[in-house]
Amino acid sequence: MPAGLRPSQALRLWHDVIYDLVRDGEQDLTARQMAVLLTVYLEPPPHTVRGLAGRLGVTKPVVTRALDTMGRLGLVSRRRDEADRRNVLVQRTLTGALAVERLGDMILARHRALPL
Amino acid sequence: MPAGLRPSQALRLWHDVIYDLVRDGEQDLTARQMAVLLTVYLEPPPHTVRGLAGRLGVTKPVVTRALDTMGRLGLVSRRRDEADRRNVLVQRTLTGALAVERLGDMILARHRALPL
DNA sequence: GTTAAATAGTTCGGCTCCGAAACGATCGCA
DNA sequence: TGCGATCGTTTCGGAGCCGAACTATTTAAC
Repeated sequence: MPAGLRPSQALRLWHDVIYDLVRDGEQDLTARQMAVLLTVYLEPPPHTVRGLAGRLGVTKPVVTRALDTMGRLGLVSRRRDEADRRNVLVQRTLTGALAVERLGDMILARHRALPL
Repeated sequence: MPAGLRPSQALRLWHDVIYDLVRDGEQDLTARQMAVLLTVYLEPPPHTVRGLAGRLGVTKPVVTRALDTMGRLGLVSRRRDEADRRNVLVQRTLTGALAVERLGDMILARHRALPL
């Protein structure tokens, strides 16, 4: 477990990262879209539409549309599951991995810069 | 400065909190709206529309609409600046303070629960 | 082989958000 | 007093997201 973070520091960290995301302007992902993105990149595969929808407590169309949007942005891709062709497997991409890594760097930088 | 946070932990923390926000369902604030909200509650007053827009790098209508939405939710309120009646001062509310505090608790809980 | 269940995608009307531009109210200054 | 500048809001057309219901494809059960 990491060392303690005080309440004011937690909110400050959240504010600072959100601030960076808004100022950068590139990140116009919805909270739900970001939840899908991070789940795909942090949780072990395979990821299906239904699995993601159930895990996040949202409807299937939400996941489908999130994958559409993020697919257009190159952040994820889709592939038919050949073992069970009803399933669609969500796959990571190089662009997506870089975007997630950049987000991680942003969080770390803001965390390091937190005031005492 | 807080003790080190490793990259995987930073992303895991972000994912977990976003996950909570999505699952709770109550928090349908845009990134921009949340940026406005946290700025109002973490930065010292006074806060004007123009000031918030400039600070966050967004247009004025974005701030006006964010204040409309969050005002409807009771998270902030507006008051005319009597010293310069062109200005609108954004004010904190009890509901908003509680919502921000709840977000802070959420972040802290997820931070404490981070794996080594 | 036929039928029921499961999966992802699509359609529908409705709502919110977007940026640019225009607007009304207010102030500062000559 | 007038007039340009400043501030917040509103309007406009366009775009994206929403949930509910429906469709198409594939699998499993019998």
